[in-house]
Amino acid sequence: MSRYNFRETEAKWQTVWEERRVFAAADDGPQPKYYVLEMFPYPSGRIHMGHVRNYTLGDVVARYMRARGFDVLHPMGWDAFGMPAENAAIENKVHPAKWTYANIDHMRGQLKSMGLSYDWSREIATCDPSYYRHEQKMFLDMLAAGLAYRKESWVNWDPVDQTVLANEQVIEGRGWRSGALVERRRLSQWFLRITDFADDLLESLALLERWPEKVRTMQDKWIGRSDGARIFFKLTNSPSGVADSIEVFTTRPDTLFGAAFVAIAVDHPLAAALAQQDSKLSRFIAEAGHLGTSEAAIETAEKKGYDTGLRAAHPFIPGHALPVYVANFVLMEYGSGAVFGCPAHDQRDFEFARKYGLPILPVVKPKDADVAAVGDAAYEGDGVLVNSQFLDGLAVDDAKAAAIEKLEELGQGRGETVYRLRDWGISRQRYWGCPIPIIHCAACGIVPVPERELPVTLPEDVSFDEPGNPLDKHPTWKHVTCPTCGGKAVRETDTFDTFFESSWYFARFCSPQAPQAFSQKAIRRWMPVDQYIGGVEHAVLHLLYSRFFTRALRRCGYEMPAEPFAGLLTQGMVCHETYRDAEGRWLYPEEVRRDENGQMVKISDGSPVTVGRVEKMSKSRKNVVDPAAIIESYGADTARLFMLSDSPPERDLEWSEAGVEGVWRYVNRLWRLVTEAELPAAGTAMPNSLSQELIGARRAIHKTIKSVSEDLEKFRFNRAVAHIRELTNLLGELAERSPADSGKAWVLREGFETLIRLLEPLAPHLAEELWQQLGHGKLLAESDWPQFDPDLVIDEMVTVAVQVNGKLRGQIELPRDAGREEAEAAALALPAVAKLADGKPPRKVIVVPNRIVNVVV
RNA sequence: GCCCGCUUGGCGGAACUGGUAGACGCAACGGACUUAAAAUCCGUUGGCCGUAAGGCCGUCCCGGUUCGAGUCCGGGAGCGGGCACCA
Repeated sequence: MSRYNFRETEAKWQTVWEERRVFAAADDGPQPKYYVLEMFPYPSGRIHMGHVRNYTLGDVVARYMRARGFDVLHPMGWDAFGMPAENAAIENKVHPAKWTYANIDHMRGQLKSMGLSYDWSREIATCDPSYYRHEQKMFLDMLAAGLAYRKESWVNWDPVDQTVLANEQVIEGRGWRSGALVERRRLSQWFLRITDFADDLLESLALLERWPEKVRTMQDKWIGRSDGARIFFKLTNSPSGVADSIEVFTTRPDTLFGAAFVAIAVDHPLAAALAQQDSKLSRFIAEAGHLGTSEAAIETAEKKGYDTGLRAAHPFIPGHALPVYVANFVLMEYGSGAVFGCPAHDQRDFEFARKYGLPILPVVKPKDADVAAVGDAAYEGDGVLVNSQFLDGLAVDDAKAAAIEKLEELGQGRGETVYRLRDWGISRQRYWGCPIPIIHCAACGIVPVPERELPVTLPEDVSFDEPGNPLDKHPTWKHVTCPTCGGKAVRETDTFDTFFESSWYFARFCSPQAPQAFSQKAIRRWMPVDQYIGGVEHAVLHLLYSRFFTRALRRCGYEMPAEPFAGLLTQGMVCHETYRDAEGRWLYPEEVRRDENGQMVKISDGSPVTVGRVEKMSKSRKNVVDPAAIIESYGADTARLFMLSDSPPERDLEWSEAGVEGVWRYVNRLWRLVTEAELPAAGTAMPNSLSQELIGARRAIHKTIKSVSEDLEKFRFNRAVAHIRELTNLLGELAERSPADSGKAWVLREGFETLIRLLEPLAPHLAEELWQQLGHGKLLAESDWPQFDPDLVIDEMVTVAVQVNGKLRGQIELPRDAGREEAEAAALALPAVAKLADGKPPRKVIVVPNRIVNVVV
């Protein structure tokens, strides 16, 4: 019995595809374009199962669309700047560039062993000066356009990676990469004005119809738009040298008549000014500052305020003034760093008022209540305004508008919208990143590096012996002359956040060798990405930054579409069981086995092993399976098919050795079926008459074309695999069981050819090999997708279910589209139906053509 | 706390816009081939009752709409994810 030799076959076809440049994207091709892209990898050293899943999904789409007649762009590259290279430099005394390029070489080989249909001629590495020089130019353009700026501010400092992090990179108070608790530091940093596009980024989410709802919601929440009002409260008794008013942001201007106090953040400038003359206040501020930023600390922190003694005049009630507190729950970073409190209609203000004995005046009456009353909680819902002079009787929304109108009329405030989103801090105190092309001159200030001097490249002779930024400590690199005045000056030693590189790489792929960042023609040809595929973890990182970048670049005059990614598929994680030994140490899957009694034991000494939850594969838990080992022992096609067959792409996938074995058995079964079948020569005409069985088989073949096409169209790859296997089962049975004749042989050829053609996007090497075995000269990868015969996907006879009172009681065979009377008569004739009807005529008969007859008795 | 999603056999999952629940696969069990094993092939496999024909129950729970509900509506539980002193 012959076995499929994947080792030879896969290598063979990979070479053929490469030599014939089958997957080169046609810049000037005649067909409509289709750009499919997977999130490019960080070159950490070797690919993991997450990569295998991601790139398999993308490859299926790319191969399918190519077969469907599109000119496909399917590129691959390397997100090559980043911390691990520096860590490797520190640990192994190897230069980050050398380490990175060695990893790229190794991983490229691994990707090629998967048979992915990339146009490798477009490969890019972001750490290459020929790549990053363009983003230095972009940065200078953004600077000129006012989209990049420098400011001193509180930043998130990662003490382990010794660098600053953007807000998006802080997950639950910890660095997204290091996991270290983030500290606050005040530093001068470069920012990109992403907030300038907040509204557009938010509103355009509605247009991204082919994005998962989940990701859109996450971005929506992250941008966090709030509509409300800015209100100026005049201070009636502010000491000299201190501001005489406070600006407050609120989403509830309607509740202004219920205001009981004004509160400012502990780091509000006014609080700092007051603290100069008030030692108790400065102590209060110091204590509040100690409060951690961690979730738990915030959760348990008591709402505390300090009455400054200042009084703020109510904008609508002459002579009425509110106490001004410094409060630990007011955030300087949000709104204006100051709020007014309306205890009756905000739970936090309610608690604060109770604690400090402040009045609680209800101003919103719930619709179904007789009077507005103070209960034991704030009422935050809709209703009608009361106790509010000119607002009385208005609904909340109308009252908001009326209050804003009045504020504007009085010059006491104005309508305003604020966002949670903050500008993107892009400075990183690291070596292995793109240098920020700026020179600091004592005389001229901040001076952009002149364009003719780009790229600013990294020095190679750097030392990682001490902590901190090697660029800053380099003896000569940063010392330059000022391009403006010629005096002594220093380079910016910070580098860009590595999300900078990944914010435009998809556009570079369109013309990777262009002397400028992108050729206009190439952008028009290929952008936007039609289908983007990657992990959901980038929902508010990379995916938001990239959307911002296309907008910023457009404003700077670059050719760029409105949105970078028209379609998005977020794939689930690859998971595996976890194992621990008796001491609680994690074990690799290959260190354990199931013994004769079905118990999991350690292979080395037979000691018992605890099987833990199925979790995302991670090095720390050792529940990882190395794709290289799988490809080595089963081949790429088996790994690919398994990845596709068990779960829908957006759901998590549990890696199972048994499942892989099952796919491997399938691969061999198909191999044998096709290679052992006796088939007529390719192109033989269909015999004049076929038996009913063979016509049935042909129907199944053409139905499979239809359903697999639909499945691939909708990314239901697991169903596509199921349909392919179903047809395999049918053809296998036909081959073995029915008598041999020329008709059968012909149908088998049609069946196998179809099967192989449908399988190609999923398992390309096996399909290509079998295609050749069937006598085809033309490559399958260059062949068209099959068409189904419309007559064959419609059955002549249909099975109709017969129900009595909605319960299934039998089935009848009817000609397709049989009339109501015929269906009804056939159903009533069933003994089971007659029995239940008990001789009486049915009260009602519902006939759903070709589906069901329901007899109601 | 707020928002979103999910819940179907032992397991992963099918079921088009309300119309025969459990496709396809994994695991398990039985059998064939074999000296034996591997490989391969055939069969069984939601639960309960029954020798059988067949019947009853069954898509997280409770209720509703409907001739008919895994699918729609109301309420609840569990799990997962996002955000979180956001004014």
